[in-house]
Amino acid sequence: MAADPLSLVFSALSDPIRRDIVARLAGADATVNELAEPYDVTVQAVSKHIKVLEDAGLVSRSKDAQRRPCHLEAEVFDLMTKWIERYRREAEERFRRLDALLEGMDEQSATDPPTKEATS
Amino acid sequence: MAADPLSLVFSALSDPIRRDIVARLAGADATVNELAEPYDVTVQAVSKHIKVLEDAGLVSRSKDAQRRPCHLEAEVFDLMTKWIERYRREAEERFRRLDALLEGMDEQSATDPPTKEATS
DNA sequence: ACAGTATTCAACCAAGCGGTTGAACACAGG
DNA sequence: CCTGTGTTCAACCGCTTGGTTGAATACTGT
Repeated sequence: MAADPLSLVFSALSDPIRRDIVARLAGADATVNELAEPYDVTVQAVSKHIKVLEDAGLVSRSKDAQRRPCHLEAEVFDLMTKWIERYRREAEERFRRLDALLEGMDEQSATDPPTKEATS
Repeated sequence: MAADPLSLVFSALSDPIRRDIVARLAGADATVNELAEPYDVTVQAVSKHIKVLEDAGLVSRSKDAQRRPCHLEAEVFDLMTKWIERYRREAEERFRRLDALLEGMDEQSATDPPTKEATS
């Protein structure tokens, strides 16, 4: 239990119903019953889905009589985008260097001999 | 089977080991054995992890003798970032409008009456 | 041809997940 | 004080998942 936040968020968004719920909450807050209406699963199942989103920090809930309106917490998105962008950038830079290396290869082939780790 | 691409990618990245593999592949291509070395699970388990990443389109593999080097395919990241950014933006715009509404409330309160669905 | 190395396949297991039904809880309003 | 509404809890079910072990496959180099 108590997996790391990143795992929780990615896992929460790996389900189509949960992604759809997030999509709809981006437009407006909604109650469990409202959220459950479009899907042909029971309201209990949707309640569980919302709990998963809540545990991941993606939604928060307030109390309004017996209703428990859901509200999207978009800040957690940053967690993901930061992770993704970090490695995307890293990979892209590696491509860039690889391209540069390949480009230099037909101009000269002995000025920079392949002695790995020359400088101690 | 054959879940939608977005679910596959989010699901693939919901595991810490798989995220770590992606992180390392962002720096350099690597073989299954190299990738498996740091973790205290069997190489078969890592092989399965890589298969999940492959099915999600996150890694591709080439053949080099008996080795099957893994290469990160960073383009799929775009799928996620586009999805995330769409709803993040939507949510942020909603906040913006809400703020504007709240700000306007102490200036006037009847120029735009709340008659929902007036046009039939 | 053979021995070693890299990887995957197959069968299995425990735990988790998405779903169900049925009961319980919480609150509002006549 | 009930009845209805909204939501959750609890137990259960079938399937998937992450892990294991053991065997099979694929290729290399001597």
